[in-house]
Amino acid sequence: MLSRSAWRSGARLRKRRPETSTVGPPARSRPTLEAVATVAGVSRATVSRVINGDHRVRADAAASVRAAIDQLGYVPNQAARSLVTRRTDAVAVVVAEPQERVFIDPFFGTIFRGVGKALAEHGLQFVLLLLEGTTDRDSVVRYLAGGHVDGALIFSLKSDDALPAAVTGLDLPAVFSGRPDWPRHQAGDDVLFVNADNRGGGATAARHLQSLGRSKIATITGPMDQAASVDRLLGFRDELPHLADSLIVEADFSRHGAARAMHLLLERHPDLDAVFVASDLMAAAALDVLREQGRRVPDDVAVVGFDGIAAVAERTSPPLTTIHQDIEKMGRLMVDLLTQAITGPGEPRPESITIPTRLVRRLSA
Amino acid sequence: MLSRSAWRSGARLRKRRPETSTVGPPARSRPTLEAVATVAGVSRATVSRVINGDHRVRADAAASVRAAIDQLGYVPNQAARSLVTRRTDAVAVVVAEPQERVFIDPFFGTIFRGVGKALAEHGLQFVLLLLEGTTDRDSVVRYLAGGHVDGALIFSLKSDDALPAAVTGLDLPAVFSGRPDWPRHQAGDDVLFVNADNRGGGATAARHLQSLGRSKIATITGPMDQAASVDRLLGFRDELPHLADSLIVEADFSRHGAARAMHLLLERHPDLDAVFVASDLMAAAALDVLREQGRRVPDDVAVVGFDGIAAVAERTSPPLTTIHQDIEKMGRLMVDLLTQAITGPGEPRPESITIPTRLVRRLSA
DNA sequence: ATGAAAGCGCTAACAT
DNA sequence: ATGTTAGCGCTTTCAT
Repeated sequence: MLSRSAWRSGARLRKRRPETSTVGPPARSRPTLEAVATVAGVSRATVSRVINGDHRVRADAAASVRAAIDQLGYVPNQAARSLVTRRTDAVAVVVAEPQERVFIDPFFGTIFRGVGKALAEHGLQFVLLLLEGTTDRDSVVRYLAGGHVDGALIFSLKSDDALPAAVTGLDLPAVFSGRPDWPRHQAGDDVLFVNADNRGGGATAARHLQSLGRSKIATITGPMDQAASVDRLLGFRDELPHLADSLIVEADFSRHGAARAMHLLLERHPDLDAVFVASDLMAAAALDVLREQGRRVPDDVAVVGFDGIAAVAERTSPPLTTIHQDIEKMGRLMVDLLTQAITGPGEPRPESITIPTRLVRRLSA
Repeated sequence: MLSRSAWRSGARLRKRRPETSTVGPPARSRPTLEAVATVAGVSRATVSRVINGDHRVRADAAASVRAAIDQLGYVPNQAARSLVTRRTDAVAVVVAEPQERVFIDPFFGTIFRGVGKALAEHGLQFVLLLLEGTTDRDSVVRYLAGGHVDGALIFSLKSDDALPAAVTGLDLPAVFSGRPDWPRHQAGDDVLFVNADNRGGGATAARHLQSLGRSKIATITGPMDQAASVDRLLGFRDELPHLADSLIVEADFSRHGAARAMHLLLERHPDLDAVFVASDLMAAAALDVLREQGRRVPDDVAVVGFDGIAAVAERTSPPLTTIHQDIEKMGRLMVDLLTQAITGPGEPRPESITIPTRLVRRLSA
């Protein structure tokens, strides 16, 4: 829900330019369509046609319009345009995660590359909205509702986040990263998402470790308030139904948290011979701890990660065996879904997508 | 220069909603001011006043307006508003760097935290624009020129980037990160920037290493097409005027590049006893190489980094002695400058800022 | 304190 | 092929 006073967007910053300019360059206000039309000796409509690629314009008229545009340095006013077209050609990418994670976990860098490329292909501007505190949610919802963008891609992993519900109530095309599991979500809700087969991936990890003959298998999970973490653990347990609770330690997708979890596991079970870690970044940290504690990988302890980001998995020592999901592709798919949703009713409604995961074997397991 | 056809922003995505709704929820178009006014039984002007915090409205009128707003779920259309106010209450943060760097080097995460907080305090929306290839420059310039934002913060470290010149030609308030050194820049240009005293920091590093009694001092620099890298080296040489070229290796601010540079230095000068590395991230990589090559730090080789990001410098082994710049503060200062510039002519013109750097001693030197 | 009315700069019928 | 015209949703004089 939008807090009422939130509209007053704080200090009004720009003072109106005094008509009688004081000092400095006389605030040449940007040229308008009208100005271009006058210079080119045609009507506004013709200029508009040239700008928007309407071919029903005589070549010489078009040429003089273009000349006028260049001469004046004219750039269309987007506010005016989108007021009538109801389109902005921009898409918001909303990330409701602490900045620490966004700028450190390569997951985001990778998926944004996919998103960015796909958006560019569609001629859409990539607008990234970062949320710092809880306060920001209002301001972002206002931004989205205010018509700045044609649609939104939402990255909000915590189940109890208020943002998803706020966004779905907005009548703005939106696609989520990961399966929805926030409180007010109903199975029937027509929420679009792109998900990886986290459960299947967790199961694959467990089977692989078992096939290696490991018997004391532990796992370091992500935060249990995120669907992806829950699903990975669920799949893992599908194959290891008798897994003791003491072999499961929850961490927070950070290096630091994973290191702590690894220490804890080693303390509890000095004889463990395998660990499934819910992200590559955390697996890298676990490897460091294992080495430091004198365990050889994979001889003493086999390690399987999750993500399959080459930049991370190939550079650990030993290189990391991991459950791979095509993250960049997930980004592209989110954009595909969104553009279909924007195209709107009348077209067949696009469907959410779950992409497969697969084991990529390197040396750690 | 804006390529002419660039305005045609690609596929027109949204088909106009058929007035005669087909299936699904009838595309309830967003309520307008007019609708709120009707429900509240007042005029548009009064509703507008309530929304914008104008106090010259009777309490009961204001109350019924607010009730109508809640009932209808009304949110102002920003395009319409900014068409008349000529303000958007949004600021673009433009990053002309490869995404790899943005999402890995903690410099960006840190400075964005400062920027984000300061913008929020001013009631301004943070809009991050990421540039992938060169193609994107047009699209970003169009976005900035199109009136989507009130100002821009530009992070573009490469000297030969076309973006800064394009932006300064735009009559849009802008503040740059780092001193300007792009080709068309003239000393007289009134470009606003926030810079760290990179040259002073480089000199401090050199003096510190000398004070430790080191005599074979090398350096791993950042890319020489970036002012910050050049300045750090300049300062370093100020104190070490006879530094041999073979003791200088250029890297690219990446871990990988720094590791390669460190190997190269060790090969050339197995007897080196100190290294100044132009970023903490690179210094961390250099430490790894040194350890791996059997050098003790700081006993055999002293290492000084640059940035002073605690999250990096405190977690290396040994913890990193580094030249500290208050990155988060730089972010805040950029916003301060920008808001002053947006306030516009009439006010005293703000001045660019260079913040000091200082040595923070830990164990590596 | 409130309403009427005039635009902001643009696109999209509708004429011609 | 081109011009005329009517808005898009809002803020802001100017009256009252």
